[in-house]
Amino acid sequence: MSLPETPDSDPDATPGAAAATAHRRRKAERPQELLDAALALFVEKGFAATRAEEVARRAGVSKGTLYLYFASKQELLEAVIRERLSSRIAAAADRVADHPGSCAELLRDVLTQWWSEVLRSDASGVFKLVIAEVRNFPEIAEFYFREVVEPGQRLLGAIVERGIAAGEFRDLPADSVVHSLVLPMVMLCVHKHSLGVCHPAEALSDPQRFIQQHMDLLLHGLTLPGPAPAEAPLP
Amino acid sequence: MSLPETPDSDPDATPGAAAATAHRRRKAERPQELLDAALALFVEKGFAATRAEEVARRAGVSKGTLYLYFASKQELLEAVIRERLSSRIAAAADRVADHPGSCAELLRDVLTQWWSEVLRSDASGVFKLVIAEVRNFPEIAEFYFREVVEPGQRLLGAIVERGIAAGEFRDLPADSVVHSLVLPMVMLCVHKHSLGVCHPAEALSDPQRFIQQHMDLLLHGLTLPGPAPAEAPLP
Amino acid sequence: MSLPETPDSDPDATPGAAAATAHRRRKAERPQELLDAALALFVEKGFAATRAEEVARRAGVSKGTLYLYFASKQELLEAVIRERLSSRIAAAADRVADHPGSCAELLRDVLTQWWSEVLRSDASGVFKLVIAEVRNFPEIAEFYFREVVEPGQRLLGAIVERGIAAGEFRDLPADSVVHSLVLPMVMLCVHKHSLGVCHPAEALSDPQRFIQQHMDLLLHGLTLPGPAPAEAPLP
Amino acid sequence: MSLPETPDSDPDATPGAAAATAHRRRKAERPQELLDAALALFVEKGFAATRAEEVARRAGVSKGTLYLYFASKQELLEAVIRERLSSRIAAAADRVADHPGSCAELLRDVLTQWWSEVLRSDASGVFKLVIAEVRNFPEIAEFYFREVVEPGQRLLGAIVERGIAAGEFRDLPADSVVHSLVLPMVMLCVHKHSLGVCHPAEALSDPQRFIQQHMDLLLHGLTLPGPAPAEAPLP
DNA sequence: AATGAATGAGGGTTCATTCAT
DNA sequence: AATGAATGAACCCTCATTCAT
Repeated sequence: MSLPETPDSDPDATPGAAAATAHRRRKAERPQELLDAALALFVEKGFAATRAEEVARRAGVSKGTLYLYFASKQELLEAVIRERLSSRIAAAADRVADHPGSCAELLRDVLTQWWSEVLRSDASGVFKLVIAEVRNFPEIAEFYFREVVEPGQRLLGAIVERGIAAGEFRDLPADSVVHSLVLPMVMLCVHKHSLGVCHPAEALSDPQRFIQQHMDLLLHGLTLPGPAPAEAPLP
Repeated sequence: MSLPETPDSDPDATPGAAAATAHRRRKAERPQELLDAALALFVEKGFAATRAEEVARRAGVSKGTLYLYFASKQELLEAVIRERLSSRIAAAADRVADHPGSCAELLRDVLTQWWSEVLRSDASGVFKLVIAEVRNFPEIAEFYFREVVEPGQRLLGAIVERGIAAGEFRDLPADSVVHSLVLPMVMLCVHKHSLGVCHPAEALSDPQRFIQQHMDLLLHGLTLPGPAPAEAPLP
Repeated sequence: MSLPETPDSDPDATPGAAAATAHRRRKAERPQELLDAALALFVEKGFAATRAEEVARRAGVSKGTLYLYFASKQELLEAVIRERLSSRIAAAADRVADHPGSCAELLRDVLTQWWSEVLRSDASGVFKLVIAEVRNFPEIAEFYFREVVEPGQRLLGAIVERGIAAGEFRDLPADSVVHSLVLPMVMLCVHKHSLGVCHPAEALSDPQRFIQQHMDLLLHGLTLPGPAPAEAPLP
Repeated sequence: MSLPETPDSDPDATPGAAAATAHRRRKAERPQELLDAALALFVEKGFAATRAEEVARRAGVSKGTLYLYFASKQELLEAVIRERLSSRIAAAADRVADHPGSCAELLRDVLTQWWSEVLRSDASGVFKLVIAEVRNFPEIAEFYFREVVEPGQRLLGAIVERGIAAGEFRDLPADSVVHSLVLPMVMLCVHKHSLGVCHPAEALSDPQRFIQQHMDLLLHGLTLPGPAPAEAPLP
């Protein structure tokens, strides 16, 4: 439930005091600070329109320092994407493993919680970033597919198929169902970093509410009407 | 329809003036050719990463000519977006006006046909473009909202609400329902121009099938189970 | 006999007058003007220490213009070396072909005249340039060998061997003789563009005189004392 | 006769504090190691194209340490050149002082041995370095002239003039003769560090042989044919 | 109207030098 | 004395835009 987000980095950390190992400690934190800055700017302005010096300045260092940690702007982009997506899929898998309820509940919980977390965190921007930049940097595509799309697809597809096999869900193509479930979530993330910034007054302004409604609608469409209504199991 | 021409300086003008006409027609089509070229390249590489000269070359003219028609690269971007989105919304509204069937059928037909057309056409790329560039060019946001988001929302929301009022649909918040219906369609368009190019072997490789499945799932979730099942009306 | 040197380019050619085809004519001359500027600066300061903008400014154009004609600074270097060495070897070969006198006279004339021309012209700087830069740009080595070293060696070696066969010269290894003849000439060129600039008062300050003395000394060491003294044939 | 190469290893054997001694010895040798590294790299790549950090790394120290011993990269260059040229001229003068034979023999021995040593040692690279960098660092010129060119010229010029006065040599301008003798030797050194690295298969690949042939040719050209053949004195 | 040569500000990257540790 | 993280000026190269033809 707790988001392991990077705490806000302070650009002017302890100038005079506690200077003993400050030198080393800074070095250890620099890459993450640069990645955070880069993510924010790449998501906001796009990769090409972001100047390397801006990234450095936002991370509180000078232009040259950026290049001590990343060989080029492009490598920084790749690192940014890699860093933000790797850990989260595993977290979702864990949640699925030890879940008690029905398939519908499992689906609802996983999607609601996992996506809520992503949406709250900076990682949500990665979707916009990948969408905008894959065609210019095809190496990103392969990584994103291997690390994000396929595991996610597999995880959710398995739940759907289990529900079908158990007679809980209607017999529908699992891959399409997963897309119907997930694509609006991705759009929510994308929206948060594009139109959502410019036009906050809108139906997507309360994403948590939409997630709930979306799950209700989809699970209602997915479950068999008969014996075991997923959202109100008999006592 | 004809553009005001400067007097023909061609000394050996043919009597029928077929060449002159071809020339004049070229001139009239220039802006559209430039817009087409710009759309393709902006969608592919992003606005900042596309060089003005590339656009010109793809349109078959020289760099300087581009600036005869558009004052700057940014104005070209704005024209591109405006041009591709204006007409399509009206077409959808027309279809809704004289539709015979139930609300579910109406919804299915409108969504299936309208989005299929968009997905097939170049206009699908505009979604990726808007997503990637709104934050850099906020004027785009307002236009896009006024011309695309709001009309679309109003149109579909009205159908949903009519269905609810008619007892055909469950009583759900219309705005969320519309989003559940539409956001995956938008993602389909985005996908076509980003990941879909890099990784064609995938579940979204047959978008028409997905659209069908998505509509089935959503309409099943939307309709009341009782008297009038939308997808199989009693004779 | 006449040096086909590039005339001094005027950086501000005819601003108002004769503007008809000035545009095109400039374009045709630009590459040569840039090559001249680049040669002068590369020879003076070395390749790495010369800024591309300096080259452009010396050629009377802006930084960007340089890159309209040469893809990179390195390509400019390669073009500079190629351009200055190709034609001169052929000129020497011509002179050898239709020479009337003895081998000693032939040798003296070829070396004296050819090297005097090179020494007077800007091309002399190429030797310093090649010496300083081959190890950084190995492609230069192959070109220089194929186009300069080997043809020169072959040309002069053939004369020496002819002289030996005719009983005019002592029987010495021709390659070493050629080096004894030629290496001081190369050094003369190098000197002109390195130490010679800093310390003009010196024994090499009159290179023509040195060339004469060098030829006399070497030909005296080369010729057989007996029947036909090359530099003073009997009546 | 003895090569004043990198100085000796250790005069001080100490009881007990071996590590401290090693450390101290390292410290004493640091400047020389840095000079060696700098010479090698400056000769190979040129001054401007050599990074200070490369020099440090090749000497086995860190970037900062270099600046403990040399105030700037340029001062390092000057030290490199100074250090390699000072001692050798004196060695040649010694050899001349106590030489028994004729002037021709003296000339041959001095040139052959001195230049062979230089050519074998790292010092040979200094010629290339001076040639390439004097114009950027004019202070080098004065030093090089005072310490290398003039002493060498004086030394050899004196021998030649002595030979002329003794009736052993023809009456030629001594400065030109010295140049004819010496310039090819300089070129040999230069060649070793420029083209010779790229194209080893060549007539200069056996420099010792060339030196012999060059001396034979030049001394033959220099000596009077008559009473006292220099290279085969009668018993 | 169309061209394309020319410009020069701008951005990615390098590297000599400094300084806190 | 030694390190190596950090800096920022400098340089190569690009590209939106202009303008003479």
